[in-house]
Amino acid sequence: MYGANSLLEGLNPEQLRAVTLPNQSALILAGAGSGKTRVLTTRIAWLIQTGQVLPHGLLAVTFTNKAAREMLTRISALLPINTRGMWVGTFHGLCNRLLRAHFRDAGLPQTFQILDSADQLSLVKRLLKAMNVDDDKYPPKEVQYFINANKEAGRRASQVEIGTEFDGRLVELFTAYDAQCNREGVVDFAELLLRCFELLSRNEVLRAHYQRRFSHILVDEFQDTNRLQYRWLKTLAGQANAIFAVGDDDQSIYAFRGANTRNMAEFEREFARGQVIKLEQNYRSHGNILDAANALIRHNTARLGKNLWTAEGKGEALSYYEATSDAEEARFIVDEVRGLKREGVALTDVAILYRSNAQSRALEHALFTSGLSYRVYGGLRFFERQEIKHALAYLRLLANPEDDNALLRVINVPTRGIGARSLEQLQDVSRAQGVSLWQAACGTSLGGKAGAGVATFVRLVEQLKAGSEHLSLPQTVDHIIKASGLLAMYENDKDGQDRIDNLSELITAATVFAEDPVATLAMDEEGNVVVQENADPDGLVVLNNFLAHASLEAGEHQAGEGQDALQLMTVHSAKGLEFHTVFVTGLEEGLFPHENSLNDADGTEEERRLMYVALTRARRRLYLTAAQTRMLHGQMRYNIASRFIDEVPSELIRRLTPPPTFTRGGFAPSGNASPAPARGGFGSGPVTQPDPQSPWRIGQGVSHPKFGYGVIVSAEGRGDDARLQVNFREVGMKWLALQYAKLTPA
DNA sequence: ATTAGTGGTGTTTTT
DNA sequence: CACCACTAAT
Repeated sequence: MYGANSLLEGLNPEQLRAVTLPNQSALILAGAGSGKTRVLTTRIAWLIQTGQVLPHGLLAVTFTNKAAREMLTRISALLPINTRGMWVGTFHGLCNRLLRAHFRDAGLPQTFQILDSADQLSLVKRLLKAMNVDDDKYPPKEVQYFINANKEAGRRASQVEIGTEFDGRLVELFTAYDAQCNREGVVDFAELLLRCFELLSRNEVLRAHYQRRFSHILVDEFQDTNRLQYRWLKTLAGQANAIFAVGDDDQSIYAFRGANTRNMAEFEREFARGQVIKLEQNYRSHGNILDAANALIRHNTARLGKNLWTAEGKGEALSYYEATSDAEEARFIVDEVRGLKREGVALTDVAILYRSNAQSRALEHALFTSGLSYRVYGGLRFFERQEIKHALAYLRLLANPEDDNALLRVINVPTRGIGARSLEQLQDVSRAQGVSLWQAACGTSLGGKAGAGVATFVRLVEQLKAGSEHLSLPQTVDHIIKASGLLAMYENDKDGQDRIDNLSELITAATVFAEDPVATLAMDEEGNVVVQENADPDGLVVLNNFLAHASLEAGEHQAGEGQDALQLMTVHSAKGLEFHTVFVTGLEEGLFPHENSLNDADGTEEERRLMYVALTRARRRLYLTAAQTRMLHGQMRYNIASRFIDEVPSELIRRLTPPPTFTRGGFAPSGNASPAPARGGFGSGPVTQPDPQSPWRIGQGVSHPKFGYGVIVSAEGRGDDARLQVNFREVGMKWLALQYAKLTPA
């Protein structure tokens, strides 16, 4: 067939085999830069073009919204078809869609709202307080983690095995949490998946319907699926449908949120039955970069095994620069970027990667001073800013006034005389009568000033609701921003201009969203997408979709999209992207690999995979940088170079660093804008006095008979009580009692 | 009721 | 350092 041939042109034999696989499940092990997305999109186009399936019968799942958009764009480029019938989205996005279509069967109100992590945490905190739980013993974050981990494993509170009394209490909290969510009509991220999974497993009619519909299921980044997502896919596939799963176990970097690489092995056994295709030819990077990545990842034991190769030449060597401080590291990068710019490399094609968001500060500072334009991804996302969350909370109340979280967020913003005292009264009423805070606020007449404030608020929300009837979505947003008093509040604030700008940006976002036809589409009871004529007279459906969009896609939309700017982001958010030049920064023990992950082998292997992802982002030029000292938690930390540097064969690396000068011996390094005073002894806190006699200084290299080489990072106590914190190359951070440890200066 | 100020505490990565 | 929770002062 002529069309199909042109579609398949230029594929290598393995890619071709994967694309044209018969209708059966298969696992595609696709290395970094091996044309994974191309295979996925071409497969979809081929299936459609050869008449094996209509767009309607396709379901494609990704992990990020960006990946989903990319996939749709590329499919449209391959085939001149309407992609609307296809379901392409993230697990969370698709589950949201299913639950909105079948909210009754799922036991949810039509206007259910989605809690993001921060919302969830505040709900947990509220619950702990209400239930009189000691939050020292049960830190809110841990309770949150407990709930999510269980949901992601597919377990309801009633299904959690209780080992200890401690667990028992956690389960009680879990139960109470879910009850509260149900009362409020809100779902968290994990609930989105679990609820949807339960809906499909329990409702035979629905399940049969979707199984009949989606004859072809494709999954991107399969290594990132958790247990629940695996079971969700399995349920949707049923006995007859094929799952085409693409993944790379070496790029699994989300174990911390439940991703489970064992899913790949299990999938191979249960579905693919040996139908595994490896894509090992890399089209992205020059040889030296690939050799470095391959050598690094070979240090991991838990691998399915794969080795990338390229037909391209070796290219440049990698560069390694060990700066004396984080500021100096940033300065080096600025210089190099200037050079690259002169060579004609576009700034958008240059990425600066780091392990944690906090590291961007020092880099931003240097870049800002240098005048180079840059763009930071991640960090504080648009929909997570407080002014945006305030505005969204008012909108949520229009859709669903039972949403206690939303009510609490804005009941006194701007201030209207409702303090802790009145809130307590309100919460007492709500608890006693088993009603939402909103109902409590409407129903009761609290005495005195408190009552007046609450009544004002209730009237305000009712006015907002009445006032936005028959308004379009952007008009509604505009209206509530003004009528709620938010705008006036920020106008009175002398540094409120940025927030006002963001609020008007929110109106723009609503305008854009409302223009997108998908927003105004809905589904009939069978899950078929239908165009709505007058089905949404009060705009509630669009509003709900917009609010869901805000939770699920916290902030891809950021200013400065089109400009030629340097790209700053964490390694995690760089996955799937590629650049001409990549700087991998902060390569220090304790930072990358991160100290919290050094306790177990699994954690270290995940860090190494993360490093592998970082290295394989580069096409032509790759810089590795580290800093001997770094400001962290407001104090200076002294680090040794990351083990990952040593895991790259030294013949691939060109070392640019001049020999260290006077960085050892307790002096702050040169080139630092705010040099710390020389430190004579242990530590720097007021508790510990420097001891000029002592041979031990912060930053001093030491060796230990058992732990090997390390660097003194901090210290406390004096004399016999003195304890040193040492960052060891092999075993990480340790506290040692100076009196007993056999340390020698190195 | 609200604000300003204090002290203690903790910090990876994200849909 | 930055964020919180709590206290003292307005």
